[in-house]
Amino acid sequence: MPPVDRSVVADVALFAGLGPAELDEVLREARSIRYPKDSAVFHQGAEADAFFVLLHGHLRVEKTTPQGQQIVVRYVSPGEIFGVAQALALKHYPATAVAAVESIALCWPSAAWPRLTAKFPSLAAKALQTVGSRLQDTQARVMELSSEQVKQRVAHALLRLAKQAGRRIETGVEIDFPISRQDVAEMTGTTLHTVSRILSAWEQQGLVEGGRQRIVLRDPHKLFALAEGRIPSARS
Amino acid sequence: MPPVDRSVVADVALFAGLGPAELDEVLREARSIRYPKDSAVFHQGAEADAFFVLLHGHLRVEKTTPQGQQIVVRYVSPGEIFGVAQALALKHYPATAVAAVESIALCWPSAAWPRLTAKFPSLAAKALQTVGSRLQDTQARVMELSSEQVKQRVAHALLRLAKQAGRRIETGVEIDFPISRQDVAEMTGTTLHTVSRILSAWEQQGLVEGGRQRIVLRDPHKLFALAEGRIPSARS
DNA sequence: TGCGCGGTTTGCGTCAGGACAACGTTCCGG
DNA sequence: CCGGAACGTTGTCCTGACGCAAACCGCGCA
Repeated sequence: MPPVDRSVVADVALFAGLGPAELDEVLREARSIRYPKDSAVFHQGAEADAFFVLLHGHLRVEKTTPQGQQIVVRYVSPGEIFGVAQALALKHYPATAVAAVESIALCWPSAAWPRLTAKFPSLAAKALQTVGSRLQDTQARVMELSSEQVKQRVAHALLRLAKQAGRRIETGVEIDFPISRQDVAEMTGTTLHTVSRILSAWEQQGLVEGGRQRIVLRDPHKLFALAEGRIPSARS
Repeated sequence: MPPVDRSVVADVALFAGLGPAELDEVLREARSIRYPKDSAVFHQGAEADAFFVLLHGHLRVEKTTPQGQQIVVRYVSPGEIFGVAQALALKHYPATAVAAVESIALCWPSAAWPRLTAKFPSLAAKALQTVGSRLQDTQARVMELSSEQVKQRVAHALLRLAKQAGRRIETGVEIDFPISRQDVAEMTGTTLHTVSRILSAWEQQGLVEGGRQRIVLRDPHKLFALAEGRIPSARS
């Protein structure tokens, strides 16, 4: 009675090196859980009693500053491992994960981590790579925040979103989950007002196409040029 | 003929779980190298052919943006492992490490990493924790850059420096290596002009004490209050 | 059908902090 | 001992982006 079938994790990079029997063994300890839109998978500060792999949907990971400011740390896409706090020797989750759309995740108790990594060292190596690439992303973001104008940062954010959760449609690339201007603002360290202004301007130029919690990139190439700082910030 | 003696790594957390014989085995593959002030340990973009543990001194890790802007990513203190690019599946170093003062580091060829982690799993676990805490730090910095004023960011930066490389002297806590206003600017995402102004103001209030490539915190407690955003940014 | 709420747009005033520039100071090498 | 370079200070100006506030829009719901 394996509660989780192998087929659902066929494309999860974390398990790439494992054979069918090993995979079953790992999955035997997991539970599959469904998270309705806007429900939290875990909360910042809560005890880190589990880690997860996202099967379906999209999560928004956010942190709140001591002063109450919210920041969107990143979005989680299917196939990713997340909530690995205890592997980093953290007792509590450092951030909150919220389902941006109805989502499904596999869930292991934290206690399983030491046992699984001991038995399957490739898991530890893969986790190290995942955390490493997350560190790369975060450092890239520090560099953006330190050296770029708001417009460039917004452009970068949109491109990144499109890359990891873009869906091709006739008129361009659509972000595959509901995302508000507020969310974009929290990703780029600015205010929703400024984001709204920028997107309105771009919409008039035909660069993007907006809507309620919806963003479509009509001209990613030009957007990229903007992000790179070429195009001196389209006057008037 | 072990080129490196056990005693020099007595306080390196990475090797905490290893016995004397195991330690010798690990150290047998290492070389100890001396880096004069201002020399580079490795360069951003260079092939990641080695990883390191700092024994003595301080390193400045910096990244250069495509547009040529430099950012100080962090400072490395004795006992830390660094340059673990290949463990994160990176072919090239993502940043440059420069000796802020004359420094000494242990150096292993990258090829040794898979072998050592296979034999001593605690190394992989420790590395995961190290990278994890680095990720925490970087995300904290993103939050600062996103939500705080320049003054608060500078205060935070000074406190962090003092914490990891502070030396108690009569008048307060001194940063233990030469650091210019430019460096502080590159840590906080601002310009050396602004940093200079801020530090001058603080010096007049007796909060800090400056000098050429030198910073002393005279009142860390008040500085902390400033960093937290209490004290509404000392008018006039 | 009308109401209300969450999300969005936009105008306007303000100001923190960046750009530019000139000058002072300390340190080092010849 | 002198000259220059690197580092730091300070003044002035200017603008990008934030704060506030008001209006708007579309969607879901009663």
